[in-house]
Amino acid sequence: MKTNPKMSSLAEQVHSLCQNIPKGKVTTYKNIGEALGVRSYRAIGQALRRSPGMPFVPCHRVICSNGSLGGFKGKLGGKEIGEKRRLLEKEGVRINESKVDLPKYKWRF
DNA sequence: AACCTAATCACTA
DNA sequence: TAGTGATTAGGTT
Repeated sequence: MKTNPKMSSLAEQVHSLCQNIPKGKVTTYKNIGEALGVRSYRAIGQALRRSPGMPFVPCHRVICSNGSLGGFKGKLGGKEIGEKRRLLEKEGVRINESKVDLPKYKWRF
């Protein structure tokens, strides 16, 4: 049988991967989706938004696949997004006008 | 190049 | 059961 990578809720996998992302690197919803074998990029965001209930999930390391920050804390392009940009810059990620150097910081599994 | 639409999957109430 | 949602890709203008 095909080992269905569905051991736990998708959220659990996403959280695990998020914590697996090294500091100074970012990942995209698509990347996570492919890593988990799912094509619902939206479900990934929902998993982060519905985090287990603890800010222990660096959801700020997950961005859109086009380099945009996507969203943060459940808001798209809001004020929280500014914090996200700040956090990434602090981690060492160079951001260019609300865009991240994906080819340089995109995290590869 | 930029913008818009449609399709997709998972989770919650 | 039905609806929403941190998206993505492609086509058109």
